[in-house]
Amino acid sequence: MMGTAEEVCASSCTVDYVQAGLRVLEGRWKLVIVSHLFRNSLLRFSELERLIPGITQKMLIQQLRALEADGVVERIAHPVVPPHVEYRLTPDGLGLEGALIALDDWARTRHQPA
Amino acid sequence: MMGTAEEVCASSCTVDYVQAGLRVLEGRWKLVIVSHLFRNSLLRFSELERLIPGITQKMLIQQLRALEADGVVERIAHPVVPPHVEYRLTPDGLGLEGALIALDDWARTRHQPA
DNA sequence: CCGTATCCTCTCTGATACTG
DNA sequence: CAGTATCAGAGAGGATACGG
Repeated sequence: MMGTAEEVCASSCTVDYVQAGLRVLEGRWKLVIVSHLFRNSLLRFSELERLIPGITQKMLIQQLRALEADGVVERIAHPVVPPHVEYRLTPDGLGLEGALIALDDWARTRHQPA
Repeated sequence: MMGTAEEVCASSCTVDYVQAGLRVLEGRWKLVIVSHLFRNSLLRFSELERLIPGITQKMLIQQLRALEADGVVERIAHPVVPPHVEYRLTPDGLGLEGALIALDDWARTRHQPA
């Protein structure tokens, strides 16, 4: 009933799920976006744009939409003129912290074997 | 213009490091390869090829080389004819397990909110 | 057995211009 | 302000054939 692969890592960790997790954060910008939302909890489109030098509007909206579709980010549009839209992490998105810390630890320790 | 990023997630987790960690496992095959090496600890090229349906020799060697360059897997070539080459996780590669489990937990719980 | 070498396609990324 | 539309380049991924 589960996915296609019964691939398993050491203990009981399914490749399909890990791959899904990785996919959510894949690419050049998603992690940067998410990290800003971790720190600020509520950001407007233009604020994200300013906080992330080098990103284009196209890439920003594209990645935000992907994160939204994955249930990581929530889009809050206020019906005013001019438009006012805010983004924040969903509860589910906040749950990513453990995985991010684990990856951080791993990548960090290999450069500081001490 | 990828800054040296002092981007930080909730507590003290650096974007650069997390991104490095993600990059190591990125793509369609690396995770599958690593998971097989987690379970079998020592596999020949041809064994991996057989264990991973659909992968081409090019992709297999390409991903193995990338993982090797990242210090995650080790290539052991026995100087015999015909060639005999084995792959296994490095101690560093084994350290990925925590991150994989964290990602797995996250991806798994969002599909089973119960 | 363990790879290389080509060639081709498709996705990702980005620059630029425009709009409700 | 918060997006869309278009076009183009680079690279990841893959099919197939060949080589030590």
